[in-house]
Amino acid sequence: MTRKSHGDIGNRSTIRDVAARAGVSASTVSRVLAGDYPVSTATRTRVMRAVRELDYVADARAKAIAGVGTPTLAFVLDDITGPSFAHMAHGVEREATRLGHLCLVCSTDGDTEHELEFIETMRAQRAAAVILVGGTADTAEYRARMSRIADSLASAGSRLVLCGRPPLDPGTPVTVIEYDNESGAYALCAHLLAQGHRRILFLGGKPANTTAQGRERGYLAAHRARGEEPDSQLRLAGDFTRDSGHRRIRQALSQGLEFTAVMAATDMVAAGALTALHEAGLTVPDDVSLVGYDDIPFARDLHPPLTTVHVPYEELGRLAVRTALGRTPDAPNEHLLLGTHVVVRDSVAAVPGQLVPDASARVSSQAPAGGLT
Amino acid sequence: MTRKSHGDIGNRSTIRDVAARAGVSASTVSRVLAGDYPVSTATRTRVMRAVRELDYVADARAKAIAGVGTPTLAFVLDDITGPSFAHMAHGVEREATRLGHLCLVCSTDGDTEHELEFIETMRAQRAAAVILVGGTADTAEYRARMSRIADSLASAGSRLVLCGRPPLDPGTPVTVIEYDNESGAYALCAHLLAQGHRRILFLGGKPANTTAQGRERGYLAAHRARGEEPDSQLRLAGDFTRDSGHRRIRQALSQGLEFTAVMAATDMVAAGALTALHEAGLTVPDDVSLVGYDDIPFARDLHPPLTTVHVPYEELGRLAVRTALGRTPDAPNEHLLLGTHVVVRDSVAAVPGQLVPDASARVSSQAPAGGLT
DNA sequence: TCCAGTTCGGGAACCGGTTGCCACAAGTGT
DNA sequence: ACACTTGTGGCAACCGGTTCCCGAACTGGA
Repeated sequence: MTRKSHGDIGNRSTIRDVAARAGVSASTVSRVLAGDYPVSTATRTRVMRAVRELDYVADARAKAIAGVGTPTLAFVLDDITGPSFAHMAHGVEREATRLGHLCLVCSTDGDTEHELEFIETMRAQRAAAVILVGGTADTAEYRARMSRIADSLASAGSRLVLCGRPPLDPGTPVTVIEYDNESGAYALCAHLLAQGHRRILFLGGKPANTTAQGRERGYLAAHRARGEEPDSQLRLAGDFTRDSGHRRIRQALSQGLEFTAVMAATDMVAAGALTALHEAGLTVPDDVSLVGYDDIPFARDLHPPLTTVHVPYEELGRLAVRTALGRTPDAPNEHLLLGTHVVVRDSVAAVPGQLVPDASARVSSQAPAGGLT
Repeated sequence: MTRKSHGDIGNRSTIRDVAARAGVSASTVSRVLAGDYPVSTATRTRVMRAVRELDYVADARAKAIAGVGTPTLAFVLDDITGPSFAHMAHGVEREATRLGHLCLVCSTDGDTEHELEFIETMRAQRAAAVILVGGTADTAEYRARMSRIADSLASAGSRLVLCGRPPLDPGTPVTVIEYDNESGAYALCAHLLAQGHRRILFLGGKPANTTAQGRERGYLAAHRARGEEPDSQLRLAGDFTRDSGHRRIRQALSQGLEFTAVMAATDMVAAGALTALHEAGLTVPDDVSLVGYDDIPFARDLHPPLTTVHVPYEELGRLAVRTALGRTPDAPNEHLLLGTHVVVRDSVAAVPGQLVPDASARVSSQAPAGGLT
């Protein structure tokens, strides 16, 4: 069965096919398509017709190898399913295409091996920049590995961008864009403390995860700023998923752990926690207060609407590609720190039966002393 | 200026650089790296050392052009920010890398022009398959355009996959994977009707969007199966966002529109609607019942947990790449239809002050007569 | 010692484009 | 009629790899 009068199936046409059909040389076809070189109208017409008839599109890889391709940019995240990073992916993607770049997205599911592999692939693809987002275990091995990657990317004319990850040793060719986990958590926890809460359950992330660590540091610092030390039993590690939040609250409740407020490291975690609280017959915020982190769109649809910390993820994504792509080769390494702010909704109340010490507590995102640079 | 001194920034090394450093020819380096050809141990060692010292990685584009590259696969969606498609992206991504493919993700923000442009780019990249997901306006022009794309993709040995989009004319080389919008909506709406609801507000999508249309058809069919015709004022068009759901409910309420249940075309819309209902002092499900569609993870954290239709998005994504990549060139066109099912939670109650006609109403995902093929 | 068989490695063509350089034709001024 | 532009398009080198083909060196057996 003939599929189509011209062109066997699976046989893409090359520039030489077009040239032959138009009765010119490949150079001429290339020049017509590029549009920069003087070509007579008659020739141009013939070439264009051949292009149309063959449905020809120049091979992007071949162009790239010849040095005239569309530059590419890679974006690596843990899990594209999480709303916050999805927003960031969106920002990255939009800005990349605005700047005429192709954008490759890869989610690693938290698998370091996979991450490494993908970065190597991107280096092979000669990506203009590789953007890594999300916390990781900040081990010595991690730093060594990242430094190596940064170096080899740089020596290939590319650029490593770390988003929401700890910076590497100064001098390493890397762009770092952080959002302030510690200050946000500090402000949020201070808000809780100002409402009289003293036993605040902290639903953290994986112990080694830097994002989780930053938020936990804020939680701790806010307590210590008031001269208090939180019960270490109140800090529960886990995943950044709703199920994890749900599970941890159920366990805490069944173990008889006492707390008047819950501070979840993530809105997703908070969502699961909220449901577990409800299921236990507790009402928020009357019985227990609850706060999250990230300010995903959904946060305001929880019942009650969730008090949380707003992180400008989409802007973060845009910024990442802008600074990575817009830099001059010998510019100093950028290190940006984006501010966050608490958005107060209805999931926090004063602890029952206790006077609120400071009813007009200021809510801000000031870093505690010794904050990040 | 000399071309390179192996340490200059921005000068990636080529296979010839490695060859020179190892004192062999480029062919040998290629063979060592490929690992398929017999090479003496001494030579291999020297080559590997040179590779390491130069931190060399073969250019993937050059390999691709020579016919030994990593195949690529493209995934195009409306908005990566929406939870359901994000899950699908996840499925696509996982399956693609499992099958050794690179995966390009692009979100078009609903811009047809952008979509077209991206598909063309993918054709230039010689992507093995292009997966389009999400509803669109099903116009004659759309079909013509898609058919053309399908043809030119096919003639280049690639494959167009439509996910959750209407099929094209038979004979067009395209793989279609649909999930059953109509049946799901039918079952969901039947569930509502069985609870005695007669005025069900339908929060749809953009009028031309096929996903929205499918769900609306289910809504209509369920009514008609009981010999009823829903008030057309109860069908409100809009976006698939929480804000749109919120806005529409607020307006409906302020206009004094009467309804005992809300059927949102999307869980996101339902979330916004729920909040608007709450804000108006209405409680769900006592005052008004509410259902969504998609079963995003968040749905069970709404208050009350949302009754909705489960769509296996991640599975859908995996399936899409599996069938697209696993097909033999001359196989007939696949057209899969994935089933959905209602998941009953607590957001639906019998209409107040009315006897429930059929308390043991079966909840299933049977298609209405004349359903999809 | 000579020859066949292996093992190993280089030269060159090729993948599908781009582009510098040059040749040829037509047009122009004197 | 001649030299000089100017417009046009082809040849060939190049981008960075892979691989076919062939020859050199080394091996072992007779």
